[in-house]
Amino acid sequence: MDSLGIGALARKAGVRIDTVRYYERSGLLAPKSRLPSGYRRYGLGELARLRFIRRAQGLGFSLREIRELLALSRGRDVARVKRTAQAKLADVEARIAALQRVREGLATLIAACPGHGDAADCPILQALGGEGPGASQLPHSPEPGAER
Amino acid sequence: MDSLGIGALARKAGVRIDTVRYYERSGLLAPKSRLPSGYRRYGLGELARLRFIRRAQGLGFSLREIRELLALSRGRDVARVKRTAQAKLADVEARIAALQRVREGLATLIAACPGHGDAADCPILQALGGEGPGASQLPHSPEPGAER
DNA sequence: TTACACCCTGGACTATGGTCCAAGGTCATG
DNA sequence: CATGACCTTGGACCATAGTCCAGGGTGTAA
Repeated sequence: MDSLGIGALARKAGVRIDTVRYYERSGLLAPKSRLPSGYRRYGLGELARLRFIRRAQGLGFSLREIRELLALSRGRDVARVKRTAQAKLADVEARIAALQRVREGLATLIAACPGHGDAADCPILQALGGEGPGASQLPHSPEPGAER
Repeated sequence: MDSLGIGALARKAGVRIDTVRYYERSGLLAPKSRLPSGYRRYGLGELARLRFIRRAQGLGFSLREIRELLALSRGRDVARVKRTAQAKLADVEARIAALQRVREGLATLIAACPGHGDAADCPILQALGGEGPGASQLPHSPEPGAER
């Protein structure tokens, strides 16, 4: 029978047994059935679902979002799946843009720092430690709290 | 006197009082002084530092990383400061690259998804739910657990 | 039958980044 | 001096995403 115990399932998906049970508690992955003893049994569908969960996490989806994605796919609502993916894409792009601004700021500071001499001449320390309005050479980016 | 109580400081920086105290517990932000009563007093340097913390967080730095970043300003070793900043730059660039791979994967899937019709035809669901070791249409993104 | 791997539940614990509360002390204004 | 806003500490609690443990039960093969 191509039915798996929780250990075999976890090994095939590369996760810990506890993680499988955690996903079950979180409403993401239920066993196909249970033995009279209570042992969980999983089929290939559950294995695919577990792999889906891991891949989606790798793309930056939270478990909550993955739960929504799974519900959408069960509902055959392709339009909403696409919209969700688009929203995630926009999120990823915003994060890239913010990091690119920080990269520019850091690169500028590093280029201007002689790497020796007095600390007062180090633009990195000036920008960071500043007494003034602070980090004025660093970009303005979404502060935490302004979060989605 | 341009010295602030914790409430005024928090308001000026747009954070909660508890957050200021939490940062203090975390070794990120100490008051300039204390009144005999124990009340914390902050100067403009502390305000700048607090704003820096928030900006850095917005850019995806953890409090631990921000602590390291701030520690640079206490060091007198300009060479070490520069090296640390360079390491941080490399870190930021690696994060950008990882996010760009995620973006490519998402964009490809979205472009291929008609946005309607049967779930079986949705490449987003196919890629995530696939049987194979697969996700062949997806970039290799650090699966959670392979995290730094 | 015995050995041993496998599995069960429930609950505690990790780390991150806060947020809130209680009980009490202090500061500033009328 | 009374009032109310402000502040103190310590500890509890929240979500996220797990991880681990104790104390027991089960499955299977020699």
